[in-house]
Amino acid sequence: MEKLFAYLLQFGHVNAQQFELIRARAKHKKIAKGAYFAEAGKVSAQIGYITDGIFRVCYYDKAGDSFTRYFVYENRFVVDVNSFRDEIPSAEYIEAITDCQLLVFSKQDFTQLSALIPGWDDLFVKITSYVLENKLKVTSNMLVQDAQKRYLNFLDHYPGLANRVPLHMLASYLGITPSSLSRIRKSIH
Amino acid sequence: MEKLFAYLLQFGHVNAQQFELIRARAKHKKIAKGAYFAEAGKVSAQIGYITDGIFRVCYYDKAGDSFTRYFVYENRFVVDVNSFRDEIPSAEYIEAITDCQLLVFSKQDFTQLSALIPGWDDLFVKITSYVLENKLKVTSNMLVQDAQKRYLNFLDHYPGLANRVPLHMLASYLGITPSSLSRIRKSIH
DNA sequence: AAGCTCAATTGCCAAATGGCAAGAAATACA
DNA sequence: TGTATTTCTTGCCATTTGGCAATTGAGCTT
Repeated sequence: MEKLFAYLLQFGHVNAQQFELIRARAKHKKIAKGAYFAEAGKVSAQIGYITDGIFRVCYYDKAGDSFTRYFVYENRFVVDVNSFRDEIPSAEYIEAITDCQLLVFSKQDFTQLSALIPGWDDLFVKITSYVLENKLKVTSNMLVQDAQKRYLNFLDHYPGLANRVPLHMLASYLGITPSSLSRIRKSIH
Repeated sequence: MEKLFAYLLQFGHVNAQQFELIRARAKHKKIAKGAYFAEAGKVSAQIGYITDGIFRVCYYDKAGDSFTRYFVYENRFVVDVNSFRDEIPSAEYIEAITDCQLLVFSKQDFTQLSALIPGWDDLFVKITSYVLENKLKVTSNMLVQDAQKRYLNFLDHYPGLANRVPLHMLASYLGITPSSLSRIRKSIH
């Protein structure tokens, strides 16, 4: 919970009294490895702050093969923004790739906090656009790099994460085949 | 101006009286081909709605080579969201790649509209997150496709645009070399 | 501990893409 | 209009990456 508060403070001001309003509404939730926090076609009713574990945001093609758009891990929010905000069906899956623990807020709790905490909405707008712009930047940078550079950048940008996610998921995130990633790893030692 | 109103109505409700408040603050602006609407290191003081022309959002590497992150064209907003909102230096360039015409709103005008029009901020949050999520989806899809598929998808998704932007800029957007794009075009006829 | 299942590695070869450079075409400019 | 400059095309070849399949390895279950 303290980590969540520290995270929020990076984006705006929240005082002690307001933290209590937040604390009172946060619910602990566990999601087992392989289960989903959100599913395509369903409305995301909760926003989560990850206290432990890793999720991936992914989608499936007609053949049933999955593609990883990105990973979300400890001390970050995880949510399908448009689905949660407008209560419309989500377009993607959010899958726990390890056992995960979250603090979750229901849509109702979130709306209450909007009403009770001036600047609450602004805070989330800031977080959302900052995070999205950043992801877009990272992804579009990847497009102009070869496979090895993408992997080295990933190691740099997300230290330790490469060893916590299955190779084939990381490969699909990087836009290469599992074989290629395996060879790249070998070539780096 | 009417197109701007129609665009806004896609994301929320705005009434006739409110349109007049918007109309009163919109300024016409022309930007010549090759000039910038925003530059890295400078605060973006305006948000623009493109009535004519094409921009590209791009960055430069140490060697001075430019890379196109994406194109923005008629009937869309163009802005560095984080720079405009928080009045911080922009991280990228927004370059006119044709002569362009815009309706622009200064930060001050925009803030006034926030105060005068209930839901104005919500409207822009919606537009921003919708557009960003979409761009992220398109870009991350590109990563797992080969060059030809990326180009065909581009033709599909942005009809006519391929003929209005220089080949080398489109190539850097697609993450391939100008030579490769030229060959792909040839192979398609 | 044995067997099952799925993930990861590796070899072989084909296909895709890049690098470089020369020539052609388009565009800008005087 | 002619010339200069930039962009685009193309050929040649090297490098990267993918496809497929066999093998190895790791994790689970019994």
